[in-house]
Amino acid sequence: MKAKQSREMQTLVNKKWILEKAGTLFWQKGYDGSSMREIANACECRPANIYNYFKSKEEILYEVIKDNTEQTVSSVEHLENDETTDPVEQLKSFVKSHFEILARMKRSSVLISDTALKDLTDEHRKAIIQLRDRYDSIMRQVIRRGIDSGQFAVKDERIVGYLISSGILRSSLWFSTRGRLSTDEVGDVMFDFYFSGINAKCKS
Amino acid sequence: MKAKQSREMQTLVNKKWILEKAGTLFWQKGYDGSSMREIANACECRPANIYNYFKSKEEILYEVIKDNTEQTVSSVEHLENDETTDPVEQLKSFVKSHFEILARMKRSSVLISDTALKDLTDEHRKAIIQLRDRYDSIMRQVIRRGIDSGQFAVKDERIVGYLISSGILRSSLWFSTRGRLSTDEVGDVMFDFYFSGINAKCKS
DNA sequence: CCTACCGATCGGTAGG
DNA sequence: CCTACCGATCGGTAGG
Repeated sequence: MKAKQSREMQTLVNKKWILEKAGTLFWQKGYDGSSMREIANACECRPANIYNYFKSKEEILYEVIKDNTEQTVSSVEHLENDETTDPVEQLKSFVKSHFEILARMKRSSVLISDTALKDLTDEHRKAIIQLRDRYDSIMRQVIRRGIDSGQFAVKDERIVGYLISSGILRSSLWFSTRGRLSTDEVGDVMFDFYFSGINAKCKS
Repeated sequence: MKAKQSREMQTLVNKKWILEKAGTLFWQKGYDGSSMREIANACECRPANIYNYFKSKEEILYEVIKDNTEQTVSSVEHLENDETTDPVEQLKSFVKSHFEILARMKRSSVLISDTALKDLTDEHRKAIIQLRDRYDSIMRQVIRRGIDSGQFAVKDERIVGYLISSGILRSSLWFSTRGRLSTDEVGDVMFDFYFSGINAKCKS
């Protein structure tokens, strides 16, 4: 009984280990550019061993992207049905939460979630797109609440939503935790810029 | 004499043709995911023919990315040394010019310029990064002029520059010329949002 | 967790 | 001596 639990635990640990190493490799060399031999080397094992934990290379990619996207969604899902908090605070929370989780993931598998969607099976790709739709929906809910309260004014909610999430996401290309500004400071700059962009007081 | 000119002309036409087809393929399947056989198929020729125009697959990628980046830079370089035009108009011109050229390139080789930098030789990668630095520099000049004139107020020029260019660039993932809004209308929404974001009048 | 392989396909080049 | 292109194949490596 205990031995069985311990074995299952070890399996999970090994899976995590492989996903982390593979994610870094995918980020550095792309999905097609990373071979199972390279992943095995990074994991300090043989290629064949990987197949004890994953059915295919595609499944590893799926788990990497899914984990990544789920973390992103869960960083903002506390806003999903929040109809009481001030919409300005909600926007601040949204921007800073997503950016913070992104900064924590760092140097690994962030933009892979964009560019390697094409390498997923139809089923897996649909599952990821569903997660993203939920993220986009929460974003638009926050904007909608600010419009309803008269605090936000936008020409097009959908486009503004895309512009905000694009800026946050692509920060993984230029932001470093060892840079000039802290994660919190950069998050503040982002929020300030984006809030001004939709502040109803600026539109009259 | 005339025959030689015609031959050189044909070479240029064929190179353009290959670059266009390869660019589309790279966008759809990635660089590593596209084989020379597939590129040849798309070009309606044999793989070996491609080598009459390009030394290697990497050189094709380089030309695709270079062409793409050069188009982007030239869409905004009229602002490089413009110290007379109103900075607000300069921002509008920057945002709309870049977005328009992006919308015209469409469904081909736009985000490849990001993700396939790793597949270039060191020399080629440096050349592309130099072009990008020039784009970023022009962006910051425009912001700087607005700050000097008192029309813009930003917490951090560099970050705001990245946020703006990120939103424009990633539009290639969601914008379609056959969508709800025209290229010009979407460009206006973008400019309105970004100008409000840095409008000095909103910051007091 | 390993060695030993498979069918196929990779980027690139041979002679004619 | 050039180009554009053929069928076949080079040395290596892919996922499994």
